[in-house]
Amino acid sequence: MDRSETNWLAEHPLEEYLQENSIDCVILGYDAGRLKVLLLRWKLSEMWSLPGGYIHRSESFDEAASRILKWRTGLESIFLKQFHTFSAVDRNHSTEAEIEKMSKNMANKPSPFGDLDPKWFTKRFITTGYFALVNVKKTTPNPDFLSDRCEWIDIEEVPKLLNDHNQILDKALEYLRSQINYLPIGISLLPEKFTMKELRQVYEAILKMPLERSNFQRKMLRLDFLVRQEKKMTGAANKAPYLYSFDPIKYKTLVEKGMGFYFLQGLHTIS
Amino acid sequence: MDRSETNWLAEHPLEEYLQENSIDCVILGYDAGRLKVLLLRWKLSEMWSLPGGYIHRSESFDEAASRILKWRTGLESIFLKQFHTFSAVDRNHSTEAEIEKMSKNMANKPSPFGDLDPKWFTKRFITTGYFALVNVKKTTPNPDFLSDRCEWIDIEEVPKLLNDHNQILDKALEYLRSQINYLPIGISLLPEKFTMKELRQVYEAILKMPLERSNFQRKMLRLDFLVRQEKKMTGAANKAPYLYSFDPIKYKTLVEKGMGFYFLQGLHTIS
DNA sequence: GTTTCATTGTGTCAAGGATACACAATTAAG
DNA sequence: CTTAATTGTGTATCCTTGACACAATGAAAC
Repeated sequence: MDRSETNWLAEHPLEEYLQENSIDCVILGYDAGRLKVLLLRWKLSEMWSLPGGYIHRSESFDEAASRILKWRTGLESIFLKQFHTFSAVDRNHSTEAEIEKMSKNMANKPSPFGDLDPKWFTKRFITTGYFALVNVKKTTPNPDFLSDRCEWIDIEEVPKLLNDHNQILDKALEYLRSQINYLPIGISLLPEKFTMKELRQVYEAILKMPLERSNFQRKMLRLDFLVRQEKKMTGAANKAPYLYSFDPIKYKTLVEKGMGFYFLQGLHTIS
Repeated sequence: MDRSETNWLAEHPLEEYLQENSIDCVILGYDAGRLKVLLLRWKLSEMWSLPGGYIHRSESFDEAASRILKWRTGLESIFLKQFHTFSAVDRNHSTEAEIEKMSKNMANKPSPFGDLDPKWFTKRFITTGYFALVNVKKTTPNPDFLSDRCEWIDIEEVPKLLNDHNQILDKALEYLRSQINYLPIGISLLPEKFTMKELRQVYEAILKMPLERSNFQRKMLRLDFLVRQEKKMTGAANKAPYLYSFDPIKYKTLVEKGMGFYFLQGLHTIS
């Protein structure tokens, strides 16, 4: 199905959606040593935003979040987790100028917008944030009919986003850090085989702090959920690192137990 | 103001509230060695429920939660924290029999209900959970016009509640445990002066696990936010314990830092 | 081929925390 | 005065943390 042409929003009359609630997704990935977030660029407002959408009257938020993510980005079967509900009165308030711009953009490209009222997008919505960790390499993001771009953006280079989406992103990152001992960080973000350095860099990128290399290595190995694979010949002028993979059963068990409450300790450098 | 007579819901027409969202509060207290939760008993459905309410179009959820809590329980200036949004499609579905019962109860006591439609209470609402920790002794819970009782109920003796409120309560407790290192547990739940045993019992009640007495004592003292006061002569035939109070500044600093990530360690007995 | 260089994997040590248990001090009852 | 219960503190053992050392290794430079 060509998402860039299909007006999924108009498949049902707007009355069949909840009128006051929306969902926004913070999809985080990891690529080339950097944390990325999946963003869409709206045709109407010409602004970047988190992928989001509206909730059918017949579905829960969890169901809606999965459906929205699939429609807007093509991603499926992703572990999505609700993290906060945003309710500031003016959180998606737009100026008259912005609404006019949206109307003009709509008028210029009447298909596939049909008779959507731009005011639908600018009245007060309560939005619930969901976030997910995915392997960037396994995704092929595609924009939908409302957006002309859908891309992985470096977390350090995120522009001013639509409405309060920058705040939503910040809150998601804060949540991620607070839950780092309880989330399947590595197994979600990395390819099947990876080096210890890559695993460490994932944690360093999330925590924004350097972790002591040798102690990180020892601690990870002692947690006993990594399986050592063959060496990776990088071509660089130095010793080749081993590749590792997760033992899914042991990893799941450990994540559920919270990694003994002190996964983080023994890793960072005080000085 | 006599909350039991004032129809706060009818102060504004129902149209001035968000039509699809509500707020429910999990207010936890501690008394006589037991964790308690503040519950209301609805006049209409004759069921116990969490104190909750609806949101004005002109206020954020945080503001609404404070207002609702004050109106329904008399509690003011409480640290309220959002923890989850509940959206199951049938979460507040009622049977025809239940709606009929509510209608009858309304008809029997027309004042102060006015012309409220019982269906208002039974259509689909998305509800956002807030929770708070308070000192039971400092509260004088009073029911409001919708409820005939408002009481502290032992957390282990909570009855079947309205709608999905039991699940909301469980989720709040789960959240509390996960955030135990970052929440002002003792200072919120205990009176100004308390014994080390009382402080330990608060943690034991929340975590549902025994903590080693002597190590708990040493650890708390070493964290350096307790001020030793006079002894408390209990009248029991044993050594009298000291009373302690919090040094608010040091305690706040420590809570914000997360108590060094391992507040929990060194306290529990493995065997 | 040998040297050089960067990086990896492992060794180890000092400081301090975690856990368990011992024991003296203290309060009031009998 | 003796007894019983509880509190506050001592301390021994084991383990973790955090820091740093160093040999092993793969490829480039010479």
